[in-house]
Amino acid sequence: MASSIHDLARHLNISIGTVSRALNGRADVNADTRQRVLDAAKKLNYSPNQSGRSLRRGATHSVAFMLQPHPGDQEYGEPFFIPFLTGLQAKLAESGLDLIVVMGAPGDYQQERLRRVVETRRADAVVLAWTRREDERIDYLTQSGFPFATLGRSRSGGDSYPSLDLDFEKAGADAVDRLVARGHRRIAAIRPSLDLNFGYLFLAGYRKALRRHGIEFDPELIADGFINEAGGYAVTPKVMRSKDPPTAIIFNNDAMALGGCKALAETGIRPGHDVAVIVIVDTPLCRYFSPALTGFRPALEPMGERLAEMLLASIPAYAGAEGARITREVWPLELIARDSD
Amino acid sequence: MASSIHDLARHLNISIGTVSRALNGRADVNADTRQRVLDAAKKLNYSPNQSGRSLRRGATHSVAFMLQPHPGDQEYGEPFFIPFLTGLQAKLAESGLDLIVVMGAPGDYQQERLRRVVETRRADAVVLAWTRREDERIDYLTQSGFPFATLGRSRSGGDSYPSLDLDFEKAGADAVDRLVARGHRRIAAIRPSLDLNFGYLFLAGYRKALRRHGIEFDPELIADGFINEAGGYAVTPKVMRSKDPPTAIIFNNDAMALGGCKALAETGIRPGHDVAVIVIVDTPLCRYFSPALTGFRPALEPMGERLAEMLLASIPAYAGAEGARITREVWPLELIARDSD
DNA sequence: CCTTTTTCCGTAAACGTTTACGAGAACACA
DNA sequence: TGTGTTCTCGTAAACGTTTACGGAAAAAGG
Repeated sequence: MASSIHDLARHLNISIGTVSRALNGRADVNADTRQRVLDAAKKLNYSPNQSGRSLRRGATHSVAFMLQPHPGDQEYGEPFFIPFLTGLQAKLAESGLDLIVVMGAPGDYQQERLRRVVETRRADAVVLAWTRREDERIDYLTQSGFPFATLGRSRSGGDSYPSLDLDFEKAGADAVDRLVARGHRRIAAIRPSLDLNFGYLFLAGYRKALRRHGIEFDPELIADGFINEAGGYAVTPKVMRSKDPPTAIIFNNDAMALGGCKALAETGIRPGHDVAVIVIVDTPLCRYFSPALTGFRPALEPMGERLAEMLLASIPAYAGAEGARITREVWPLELIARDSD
Repeated sequence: MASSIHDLARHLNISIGTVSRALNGRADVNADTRQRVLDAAKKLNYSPNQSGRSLRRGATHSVAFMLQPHPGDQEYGEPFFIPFLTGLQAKLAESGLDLIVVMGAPGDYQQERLRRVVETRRADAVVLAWTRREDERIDYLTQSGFPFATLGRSRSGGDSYPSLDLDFEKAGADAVDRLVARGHRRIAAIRPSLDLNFGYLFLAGYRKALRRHGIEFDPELIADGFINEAGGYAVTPKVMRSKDPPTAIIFNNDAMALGGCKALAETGIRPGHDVAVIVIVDTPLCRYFSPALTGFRPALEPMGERLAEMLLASIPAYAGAEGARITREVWPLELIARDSD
């Protein structure tokens, strides 16, 4: 079915070596024969067998992104990553690299699957997301010397890998600042229940800002839940049951906010009127919700592009003349004021 | 770095052939040596090189899912697929197959990328989604004899491939029936602007039901937009500007409905009160929106599992004793009544 | 016309597997 | 002892590439 380099060679009556050189744009092949090879390749619909090429070159020319749904996320997944992946793939494609997304089962953090990708050399590098504060995946990768980059920070692995993150700490603080400026002093925070680093950073910023404003931290105003509508719905009533209920709530993401607002509405509390609402990771959903939710919007596609650049720059084989360099960036999160606070 | 089968052989002082046979569970190897090989493999942390294995076996043991954002979908993507992919990957894993997701740029329907996957033998089969009524990807695949299955139907390719789809036609009709029973006669329909087959099927059911109820079809009540919040927001005012405005709107999916409701609210029309709203493809978002949206909920994860089964059953190498069979299924879409109609 | 350089191409090895084939050893059976 | 069978294993080819090496032919230089 698929034509090989041998077919081409036979068809043109030249050796496979020459065909390969012509195809790969090497200098030591006559301009005329090169053209004939190229024509024949098009005519016979030839494209190189990926396995053969990878085997010989010792590289797969692809990058793997490890994707897994969260626990508690049986129904619908996280749309967050699609634009990120779009940017990532676009930039990788410029260097001739393919992006493959490796799926896992919900909730498993893919240590096993990651091993398989690395050990069977399915990809030349991997990109990790949902970084945890201490992340065994990162430990494994640094220790095995496999190239990788992360969307999100972690304390694991030191400075040995490129990472790109959003400034959740500042966003948490900014949200508090804004709410305090509008007269709130009882401010709740709803976080993901997992040990995800951005949940930690967000809370750190939140606490720091509270302290700055001389407001005492109240554990009753903090709640953790699944990162989806159901999580927000389940957990929001908890903070409202405080002896001194909050007048404002900061949600870690849009889906949790949606569920939380539903829970509020069901007890007759109007989000945006009776209780102010701010969302840390904003999506179009926030914009079209009623009331439109104030939030911090990340530039996901540019982030994908940038992380691709950073990853490539960290790999000697792809880094340019100035050699491999590891960079870590934290991007600002800009507040977009709407109607909910 | 990575140990090869040669390392194992050298370490054990036996031939690579024996090592391979031991690892692959062939009969003609002494139980004792097999155990020694297995132990050594674990100790040296051996796992077979994927490229070498694929090259020799002529199979990659992986299935590719082609994913691309829609045009107009710059910001956030379609969460629809995550649970589907979860089911797909789980079932494939049972047969030792990996699922890889191949990303494309927004809007391109991946004809080129699909070619690459097929021609470079990156996967043994592919799964397509967002099938169009006439789909050149399907033409290409059937013609090239490459194994594939589709989520969604198409008129292309005949009965040569397994497909799994939802009964959008019935859902469209059911939605109309329900609205007519509640006294509506001016019913609008908002569809995706692309030539996606489910948009067509939905409208076919809609028109059939209208006819059954003796209601004349009015093109002014039909509008097409991007499959996201912005699309619904942009396009809903159009149908409302009809001389005889609709008293009910059927949206093709949740994101469009969200945008549409926003547009309604901005002109003082309360969705669920002044205008009834039904969503064809329901998500948790519908459940947590206010008002909670009536809609039809698909069982995405089971669909993923089932399509994996169907795909494998259609490939001789994976089909069981009874041989390869091609099946096509259309699953019912069950209406879940909530507060919006 | 001879030497040197350049241009172009063929040969063959290598990447890491799997597997068809055959052969030696052990064993059974007569 | 001779023959056949069964276990086990080594040998080597093959999958489709890329590339180091060398050599023939052509061109350049004298």
